[in-house]
Order: sequence, then structure tokens, then C-alpha cells
Amino acid sequence: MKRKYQPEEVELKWQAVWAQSDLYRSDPDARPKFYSLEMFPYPSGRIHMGHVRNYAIGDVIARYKRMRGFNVLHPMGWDAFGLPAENAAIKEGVHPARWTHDNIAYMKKQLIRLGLSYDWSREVATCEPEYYRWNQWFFLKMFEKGLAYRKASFVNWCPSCATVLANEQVIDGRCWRCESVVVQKELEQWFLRITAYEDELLAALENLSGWPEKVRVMQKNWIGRSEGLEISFPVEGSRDEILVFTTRADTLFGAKFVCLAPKHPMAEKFFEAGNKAGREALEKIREHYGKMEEKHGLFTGHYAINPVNDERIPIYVANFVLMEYGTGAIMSVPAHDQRDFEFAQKYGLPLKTVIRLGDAKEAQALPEGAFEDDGVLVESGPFSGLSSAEARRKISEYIEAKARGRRVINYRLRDWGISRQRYWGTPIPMIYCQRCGVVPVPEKDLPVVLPEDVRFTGKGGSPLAEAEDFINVSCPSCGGRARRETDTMDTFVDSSWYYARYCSKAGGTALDKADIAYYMPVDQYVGGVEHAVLHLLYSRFFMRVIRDLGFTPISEPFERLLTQGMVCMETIRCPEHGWLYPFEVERDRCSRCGSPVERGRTEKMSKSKRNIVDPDQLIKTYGADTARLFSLFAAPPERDLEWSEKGVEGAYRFLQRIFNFVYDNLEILKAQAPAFKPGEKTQPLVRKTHQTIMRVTRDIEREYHFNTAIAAMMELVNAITAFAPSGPEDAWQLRFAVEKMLLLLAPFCPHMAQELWEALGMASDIHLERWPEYDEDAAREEQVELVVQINGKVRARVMVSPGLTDEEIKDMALSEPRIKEAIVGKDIKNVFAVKGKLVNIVAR
RNA sequence: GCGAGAGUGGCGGAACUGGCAGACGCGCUGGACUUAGGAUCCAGUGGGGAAACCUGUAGGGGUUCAAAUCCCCUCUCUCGCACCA
Repeated sequence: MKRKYQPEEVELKWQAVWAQSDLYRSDPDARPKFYSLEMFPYPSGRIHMGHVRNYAIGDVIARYKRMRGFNVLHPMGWDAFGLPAENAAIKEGVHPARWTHDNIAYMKKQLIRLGLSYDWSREVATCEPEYYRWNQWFFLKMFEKGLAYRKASFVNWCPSCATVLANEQVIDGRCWRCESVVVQKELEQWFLRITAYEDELLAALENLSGWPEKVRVMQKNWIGRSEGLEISFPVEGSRDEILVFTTRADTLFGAKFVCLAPKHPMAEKFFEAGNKAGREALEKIREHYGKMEEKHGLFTGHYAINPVNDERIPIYVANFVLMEYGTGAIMSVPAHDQRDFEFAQKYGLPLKTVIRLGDAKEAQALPEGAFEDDGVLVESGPFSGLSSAEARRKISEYIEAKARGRRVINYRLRDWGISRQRYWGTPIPMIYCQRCGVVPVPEKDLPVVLPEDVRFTGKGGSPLAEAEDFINVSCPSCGGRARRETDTMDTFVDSSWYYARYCSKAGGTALDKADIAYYMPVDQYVGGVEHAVLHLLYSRFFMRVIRDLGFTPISEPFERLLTQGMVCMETIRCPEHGWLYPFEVERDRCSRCGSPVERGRTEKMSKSKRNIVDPDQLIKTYGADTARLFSLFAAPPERDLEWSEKGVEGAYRFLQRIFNFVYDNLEILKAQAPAFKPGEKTQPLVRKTHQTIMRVTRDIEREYHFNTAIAAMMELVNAITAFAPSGPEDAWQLRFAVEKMLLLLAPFCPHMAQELWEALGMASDIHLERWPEYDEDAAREEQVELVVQINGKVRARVMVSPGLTDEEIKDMALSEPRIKEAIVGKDIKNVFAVKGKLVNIVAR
């Protein structure tokens, strides 16, 4: 009775064995370590194809490195705090803890079903007190070091729900629930001083050679370092001064007005409480602040003095000037800055050209816009004639010498506001005492546990703010009545150090120094580009805090980073029913109304476009090995992947062919000794096997190009199935090829490889086997094709033995009859030979 | 607008430092086995041509004995940033 490939049967069998034998558990030992990590998921309910791809990539790396003899740490956990759990509580009345734990249980089953080689003994869920107590501990340490502090800051506020909204709950400026217009409200909040590390975070990017250039550039822009000059502009008729920041000191002589941010203290001063009309006008400008729209300005009635030429220029309040960057005030040079140009146009302000391109003498027509490039200075007093770069230096020196300002470096990066007016997060371990002020929770009192018994209404403040038992405490310092902080931490705090927690099982401390020393840093991190800035930057920041707390000398958490592409699929629309799921289409028609469907463009899988594949369905139909194989075969990991049902079937067919071949030839294969005969290297199938090992190894090592590695394996399988053994004498070649092929397949399709490994009579676990070695001599072809070109066009092909000298192959090429014929009557100008495989004859 | 990346058969994608364009898979065509084929196996498959041969990697120029690959210009697409002074 012939055995049929039934993936579910095979896969469940081995998953049970692996779980039972703890096969993927890692503990420090004498071997070199390899830490393979994928971004842990938010437990949203079910995994999606993006997860499948992400974890398949990480799993191949982990399994491959394990076979290469590394002690591989490959953990998994849950980014378990977050807003959706709270939304579910509001909408469906399920407690966030319950919702989260149910989701984790389901998703964990899904991950196990994919055959991923995790060490589950290291699983963490960030919503467990055992985890978040260390968030609190890190927070206290940072507070001690001045890295955590409190200041007023704005939040999104829905006046109707009387609650704070996260950015993702604000849709087109309106509340996601009631559609009221969202306003900005100022609250006291906690910040982490990431800016203390801004220089280091920026400089170290240069050395992150294992990271994609793209991500490094994004972080660099995010940190946004710029060198410039701070200049004091005296306010006419008063002792006040306005400090501005500019990177274009060379345009200083062209400054025609000064603009203040609406919240600038001087704006406040210019429009004092008594000035009712002025106050109203100022409030109006403030409403336009931070919005990407037309520029709005308000003349203050005051003038500033340009320190280089004593020119008297008006002071405005402008909505486009940011209080958070630089000094909150700018000098405006309308001729050389587009924004200032637009502002000047609107308010009829003059402009003055002080930079010209090269030797252009004639006046350049301006109305089109500002000239923002560097050039040569004109009408700039003693600095006229200098280049922009020189002028920036000279003018800066001049300003500094006159004590009117100083050179400074500004960063776009702001401190990290971590306060969230939410329930489902880590409580910030702080207490407010009327007598002692802000008092940290003593370390011995950690964790500050999130109370379970709270109400979720979606209205009013955070549910914590109404939890009286939680709020009311006695002050740790004076023992008097005090209140707890009710804000919780941004969940990015949780994910900023989880990778370190995985390798540290110690219960009594945040991290175990010895374990960190062994496992850190992460050797390969895999995840989506969407975390290119925030998560990855916060993690780099946290690693440095951890370092400075004395846990480790390591600064960078992730040695190598792979950002995988998105999983995309064709979109399908019915003119009547809109977007359709793939299963709603039958023979190009809508299964509900029978209208012909329109096939749209390929886009990222999303529920709203319905171009999704359900991993559960996929695995049920084809099995985990096929799901993994196709995910890895259809594109290299860093590129977008186009999902294709037909392609999945192709992957399934490939596995089926292997399975059928092994079972069809089991007698022959098993009759062979597991060790192959030495000295038989010239056999074609053996050669192909060595070549395949070489290619697969090289493709994995070279940027994890699994797609070409799989293509090589497919070629080998084609060669294996085409091989007809003439008898027992050469059947050993088959045995050899199949055995190696299974070893190569093991990281990609772990169940199939193990099943057939066992079928061959092997007692060992294939995943504990060593990655096969190749022999370059055995891989070398006996004959190679020599391409002969005349003037760059292929004119003949000759089989030659490899290793001939350039002279020898040139001679062979020239003596080839077809070549002789083709060059009759022509002059041979030159002959080029390439590495024994190509000859180009130049003949005229 | 600025920054990054990418454009190769009907499709997904190969081609290490310039050296046979199209590996591998999908689809398609023909055949075999079949009551049947949407199963399996075999053969073919960039375009033109009966063939020799010509032509072809977004478009145009250039460098080179030789260009998908290097240089210049143009076009298209994707992603990121976007009043950061």
C-alpha cells in the first residue's frame, strides 16, 4: 500500500515529539552562541501572513545555525500590553487580561503548528507583573539618574468622551468613537531623556554595518542633527532679546523679520492680559499651530535689531514656527527660504537678495520662490564676495566675537514621552504626596500591580483614575496620605529590552549579567520596517541605559537586522459587492451575484481590501512545510512577496515529489549503508549533490537568499528523480544525494525532512545533525562549456576540461572549424580570454 | 519638494567582483497514461524567422573587446520624511 503525503499527520507527529523532548531549549555552554530573534507579536487574536513570513525567515536562520554547531537561542514572547485589549473591554465587555491571555493561547498554538523552533521555556508576556516590574525598576533607576522627568505636554483630547486619545484613535482630526473634533490638552507627563544619548545614538549608526542602509538613514534623519548659530536679536526700545537659531548664518544680512512660535514667552509678553484684542488674535494664531496649512502671522507691533547691520525689522508671531525645535524663534530670510518667502508674500514684507549663484551679475528674478542653494554673498557688508560655506564660518566667528551669539548643534530628536492615560500598561511607579511632592515607589514595593477590578466605560479618564484602592496610598517618605500616579507607560518601553530579558531567567534581578554576557547581543534580528525608527531607536537607547547601569559593556542590542518585505496579494472587486475574498470568486465571477470580477493591483494584504490568506486555512490545506517553503521561495526576504495560490501548489508539489520518491524507492535507499563510498566523486549525481550543498550554503550565508537556495534544492530533486540506478552498484549515489538533500531541506521544511530521515532508517533527530560539508573537487565539472564569441557575439560552444590556461583556450577557440570559417578574410585584432570559460575574438 | 530603493518573458523571480540574459517556480503549448483530468509523467516555451541569423533587461546617449551590471540625461513605480529654520 503506497503511502500518501498527508502533511497534517506528519507535522503533528513531530511537533509532539519536539515539544516532549525540549529539542530547542538553550542554556549557556561551551559552544559559541547564536542569538536569533524575531520581533515578538502583539497578541491581536490570530497570526497573519506577515507573521508567517517573519517567523519562517527567523526559523530557517535559527535551524541553520544550530546545524552549524552554534548554541542557538531562539525565543518567543508577547508584546501583551496595548490599546486593542482595552478597546475590546469597552466594546465587548471582556477584561483586557482575559482577552490578552486567550489570544496568546490561540496564537501560541498557531506558532507551534508552524513548526517553529522556539525555546518556549523563555517565553515572556509583558503584561505579567514578573515582566513589567522590571519596567518599573528601570524607570526608578532612570529617575535616580535624572533620565526620567516630568513636564507639561500636549495630548489628544476628546471633549465629548472626556478622554485622552492615542494618535491611532484620532482619524482625520476626529475621535474614533464619537467623531467629535479632537483638541490638544496640556497635561503633566513623564519623559525619558533619550536626548542624553543623541550624539552617541547617531555616531554609532555608522558602525552598524549589519543593518540595512535604509534603516540607518531613517534613524539618522529622525535624530536630525544640525549645526548652526544662535543669534540674539535685541528688541527695540527694551532690554529684551530674542534668541533665534539658524543653519544659514550666511543669509543673516537678508533677514527681514523675526518670527516667534505662538507659545513663545515673548509672544506672551507682547500681548499682555490687558490687551484684549491682541490676546484674541494670538489665540487665533495658536489654533493654527502645528497644522500643515496656509501660513498665518500676527504682527506684534515691536521691532528687533539685526545685530550685523543694525537694521530695524518687525517681529511676528507665526503658526509655522515650532516651539519644540531650536529656540522657538527664527530670523526670516524671505529671499532664501521658501517658507519665509511665502510668509513675506502674504503679508507684503520686503525681501533682500544676499546670495547669488556664482558670477551672475544681473538681478535674478525672484517671484517664483526663494533661492535656497549655497552661492556667493552680496550686499553683506564685509562678508560680500565670500562663498556661503566660508561666510557661515566667518559670520559665526564675528557673532561670537561680538558676544551676540554662539555656535550650537540642534537635534530634531525630542525626549520620549511615555505617559499614557490608559489602563492596560505598566503603572508608572510614582506617588504624589502633598507634603513631599513627587516620591518614587521604593524598590522593595515593586511591582506596582495593575488592579484587576476596574470599570471600562471609554468615558472619563483612565479606569485607573477611579480605582480608589489603587490610588490611595501612604507616602513612602512621610507616611501621610498620598496618591499614586495613574498613568501607565507607553508599550514601547516593554519592547525596548525584552530581548535582554529572554536570555536572563534570573528571578531576583532585571537581568542576569552572566547570561547577558553569553547571549547578547542579538546576532540576527528579523522584523518589519515599520519599526525602523521608534522600536529600534528606543531599544538602542535602553541598551545604553542597561550598559550604564553596569549590566554589560554592550551598547548595541542588534548586531544584524533584516527588515522583511510585506506580503502582498492581488485585490479583487465585484462591481456590486466591492472587495472580495479569494474564496468568493469562482471562475472570475463573484460567487454571490455572478458578475465578472475586476482584478486590481497587488497590494499589501489587508482585511479592508480582503486580499488576505488565513494561515489556519493554508496550513490545513497544504501543511506548515508548504506554507514556509512558499513564503521563502517566492522572493528574497527583504523584498515584498506576492502571494500566489498557484505558487503554493507548486511548493506543495515539490514536497510531494520528494515524499513519493523516497517511499517509492525505500527498498533501494534503505539497502544502502548510510555512509557513502569514498573515492567515487566523479559520479554525476554525487557531483550535483556537492554543487547543491555549495550553492545552498552560499545563498544562506549571502544575505539569506533562501529563494535561490530553494531553487538549487529543486534542481537537485529534479536530478534525483531523473536518476535511474542501473542496479545496486550505483544506488548508493541515490542514497547519498537523498540524505544530503534532506539535511539541506531541514531548516526550511523541518517536518518533511525529519519524517523522511526516519523513513531512511536514521535513528537520530535530523535537526541535531551537522550541516553537510561540500568538497570543491567533487563539485567541479569534468568538462565545461567554452563560449567563443566574435566581436562579442556567441559563435560557437566547445566542451573543454577546466583549468586550461588562457593561451590554451584561445588556441582551441581559433582552431574551432566554425570560428575559422567565420573569420576568413578578416584581421584578428585582439583575443580576450576569461577564466577558462569564454573567448572573445575581435576581428574586422 | 527632499531622501532611499526599484524597473529583466504572460507572471513571481535568477544572473558572485562587467563575460553565454531569463536558473528555479507558476502559467501556457504539445504528447503519454487514463472512463475522466483541474492528478501524474515526458517534451517545448523572450520576440521575429522555414533556416542561417536578427533582436531583446523602462527610454535615450556614452565608456568598453564585452554592459541587466559602470557613467550622464529622461520617464515610471514603491517606500520613508515632510513647515525641524
